[in-house]
Amino acid sequence: MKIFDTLSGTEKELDTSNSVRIYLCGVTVYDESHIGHARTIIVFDTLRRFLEHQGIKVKFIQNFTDVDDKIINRARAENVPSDKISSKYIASYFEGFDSLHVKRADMYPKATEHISDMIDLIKTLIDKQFAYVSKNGVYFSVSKFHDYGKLSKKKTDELISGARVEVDETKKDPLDFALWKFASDEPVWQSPWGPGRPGWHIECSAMSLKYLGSDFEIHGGGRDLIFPHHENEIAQSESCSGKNFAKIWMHVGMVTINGEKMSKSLGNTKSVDFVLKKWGANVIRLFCLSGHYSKPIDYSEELLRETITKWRQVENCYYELILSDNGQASNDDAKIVDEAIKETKTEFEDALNSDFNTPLAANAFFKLVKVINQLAASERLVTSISSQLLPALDWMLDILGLKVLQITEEEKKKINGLIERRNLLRSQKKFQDADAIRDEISRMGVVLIDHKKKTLWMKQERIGDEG
RNA sequence: GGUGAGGUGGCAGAGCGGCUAUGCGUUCGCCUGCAGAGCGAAUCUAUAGGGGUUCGAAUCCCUUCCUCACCUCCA
Repeated sequence: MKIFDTLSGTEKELDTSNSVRIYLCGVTVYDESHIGHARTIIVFDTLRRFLEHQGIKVKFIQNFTDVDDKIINRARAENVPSDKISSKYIASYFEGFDSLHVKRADMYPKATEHISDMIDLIKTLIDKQFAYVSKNGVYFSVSKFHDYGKLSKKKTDELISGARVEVDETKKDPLDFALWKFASDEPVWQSPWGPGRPGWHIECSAMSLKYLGSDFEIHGGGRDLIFPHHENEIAQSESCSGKNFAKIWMHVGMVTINGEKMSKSLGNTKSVDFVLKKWGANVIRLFCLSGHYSKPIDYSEELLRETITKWRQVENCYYELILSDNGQASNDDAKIVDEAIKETKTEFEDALNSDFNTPLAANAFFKLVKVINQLAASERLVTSISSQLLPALDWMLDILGLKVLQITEEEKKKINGLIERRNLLRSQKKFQDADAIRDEISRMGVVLIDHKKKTLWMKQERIGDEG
């Protein structure tokens, strides 16, 4: 599998000979997660599912930043300890992302639980003279790391001239960044240099090195993390270990809202909770995977509505398969199906293997959906072929993290009974009574589709306000 | 100002030297008691502008214009 590496600016072959180690920069838990977080995390969740489906071992780590000025500010504003804020939003994170069918990472390390690891790292950096103690804290000396800027393609002299930050006189160089900030107010930890708390970037270095070691396969996050976060992580980690930090840097594009940047000040942020309620997990996942991960994607009602249509096709086709009639397909149909499955699988895999091209993969997926619906429309979808199609469809559904609503045997019995009654009434032209039954079924979230010879039904996800 | 990514049909979105995806939409059919969904057909030859290179470019080079992101916390 090839993945575009931000650092080298080229596609690199992912080494899958051993387990694939992935570190994803997660969220700072000071507020609700939003659609932007969701996109990045869904991309990585899908990547992980794809690798695992090939029998590749994946070690997937995603951190929580639970010490940060924004958390502290929020805690002060609400007059509660800061761990109250972080634990609240961690809980809400899991609630949202479990609902989005995101598989749990192997580990969710928290910054506050790795203070001593960070202190060890800082010690090493001071010993190696990459860092120094100053009045306000311990700083990383950017000029000591000659590769600084290699990820974000920035030149240090340009960074200084273009800097919009006020220069902190206690730093040796304006570009130096904090590894440890002195402070006496909560939350505070002891360190060899004085009480305080860690800087932002050091946690990811400490935790990724601890759990994944040096030179792990993929380090990921949103594009906006390239500078300064990931640039600084590289500086710290490589100065400390003397080894390459990560093999591939994979960055996910931003989500815009109607073409505009999503921001608190514009008031256009879409929380995970909101989009889940409005569109449901499947539509959101499909939407997030409908563009190449590296490019920006625009959230708009129009696009999301379009995605609902696509999801309906999937639901339809799925129920066609599970409710198909007993029978043996013709040789021709068997051949068509056989080839369609092979073709789809190849296309799907090839697309994902080439820089994780999810829009192309989704395309292949929808092609198979189409084939199934075509067979169903001409009443040629019988069990001998649907039993072949269903696993292929399930395979893709699982990689994409999509879940069609399932039915219980009980529901099935009940619905079949109602349909029988309704069809009898229809044959007697008692349409009002028949429609009453249809309404009753519809209240169970089940939609009826009258084919020529039989009535197909499917349990449909109720989505947002579409009525 | 700097850096990076882009500009493809009404919309979304692949392709990244030749065979010009795909989906949504729209129109008309089929099916149906109605409805929904589905199916079929039609529609759309698009590649920001201008120069090159080439037998041939959306695809490579130059140039102009435009968009977005980052350079400050951000997934």
